[in-house]
Amino acid sequence: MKYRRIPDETIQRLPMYLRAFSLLEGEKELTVCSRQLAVRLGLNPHQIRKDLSYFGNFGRPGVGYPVQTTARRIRHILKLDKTQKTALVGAGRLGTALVAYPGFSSFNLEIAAVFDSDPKKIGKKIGHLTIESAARLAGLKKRNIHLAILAVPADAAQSVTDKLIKAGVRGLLNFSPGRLKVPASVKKIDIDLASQLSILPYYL
Amino acid sequence: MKYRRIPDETIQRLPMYLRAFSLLEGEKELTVCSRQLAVRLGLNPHQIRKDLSYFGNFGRPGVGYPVQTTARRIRHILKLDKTQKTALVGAGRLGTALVAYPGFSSFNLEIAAVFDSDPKKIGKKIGHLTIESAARLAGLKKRNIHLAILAVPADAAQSVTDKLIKAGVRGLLNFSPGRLKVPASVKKIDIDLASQLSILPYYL
DNA sequence: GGTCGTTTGTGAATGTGAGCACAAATAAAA
DNA sequence: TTTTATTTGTGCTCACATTCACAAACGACC
Repeated sequence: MKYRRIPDETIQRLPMYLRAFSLLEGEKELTVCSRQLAVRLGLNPHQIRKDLSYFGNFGRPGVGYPVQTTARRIRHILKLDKTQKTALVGAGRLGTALVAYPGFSSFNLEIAAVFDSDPKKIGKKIGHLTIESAARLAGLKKRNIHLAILAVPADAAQSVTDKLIKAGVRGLLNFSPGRLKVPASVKKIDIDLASQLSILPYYL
Repeated sequence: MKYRRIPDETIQRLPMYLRAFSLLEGEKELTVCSRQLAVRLGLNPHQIRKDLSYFGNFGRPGVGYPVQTTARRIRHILKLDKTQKTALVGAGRLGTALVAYPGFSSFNLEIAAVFDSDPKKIGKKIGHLTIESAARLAGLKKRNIHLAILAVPADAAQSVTDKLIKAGVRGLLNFSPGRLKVPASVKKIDIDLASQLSILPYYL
């Protein structure tokens, strides 16, 4: 395989593939072919093959993809073969829900710290985590935390983001609406709940 | 303007445009040109003009876009000129957070009913809403609710979806992971929180 | 060992959205 | 009224993702 630029769209599909392969691992399947996988995921088999081929030769012609090996390789590509610690900023209702969200652990994702600026919340517990002061954000690098989830009100979003980036955070999952300025070296993913919901009526 | 197919990407940007125009309305601005707007939103001015032009001639050359009129027209396109009622299914932590989410109201979106299958939760209150039994989903059509947010565990997602569609729901915001089968007449938007977060480590 | 059916990997074709350049339209100034 | 400075709307081009088609690889069976 020669080098080709890997489309962002491919990266975005990898978690879906990983989930499917993990499931098949649990079902003790040894191999799976792109056609079966395509049916499971509601995709085109060609797309699956092309996506996986970006990362080298995963499968064997006439057989398919080895379930365990492929799962491991995708985990490695996404750097999910070791637990990834994440900081959560904003201990409001959404933040609290995210701490308890059961879906992260199967991807080896862990919310390892919670911050808030409200003095009344600091020291209180969410699950097994203690809410820390926003002043302590600067210590993230030492704690080996490079990812953060932003669940603060819109007006605080930019200033918190600046602090996070100064603290060495390089990946950001942003729930606040509006534009957030980050340097090109930081990967930012936006989830604007209100915008998403407001698209639906259009199709009515 | 002759007919052109409107890209989904354009529709997805409309809420962003609407938010900006609403803000400008509040600032008592009378007009805004695509260049200013582009700076605000971090986009290309060409893109904004092209997006808006799909829906007819919004602006005036040499002047720009009339703030109030354009805001109104985008609201009308997205059918947000009247309040859109939404049903929430799943009164867990995520569901509870969504009921309290302050971002919906500015788009005229309202969570008007909450459902759960857990008998212990039924009858309890979330905000000013009373949690209803899932058996009452069938009554959604009579209540003029055509949109739903799905915040239930993965294993319940498909069966709840089927009930919702039978009850006349035609737009779905789905927070459960994995594949959800819906007929082509139903618009579905997926928000897979774990998948989104698991993309970030790749870029580290 | 040869043949046949299956499945992968990939170059090529197709489809689609983003970016661009420019003509047409407008307002303000001369 | 004419000129100048803006700004929109849009055909065109480019870039990129998806889809296709086919050669090469593989296992199974004879």
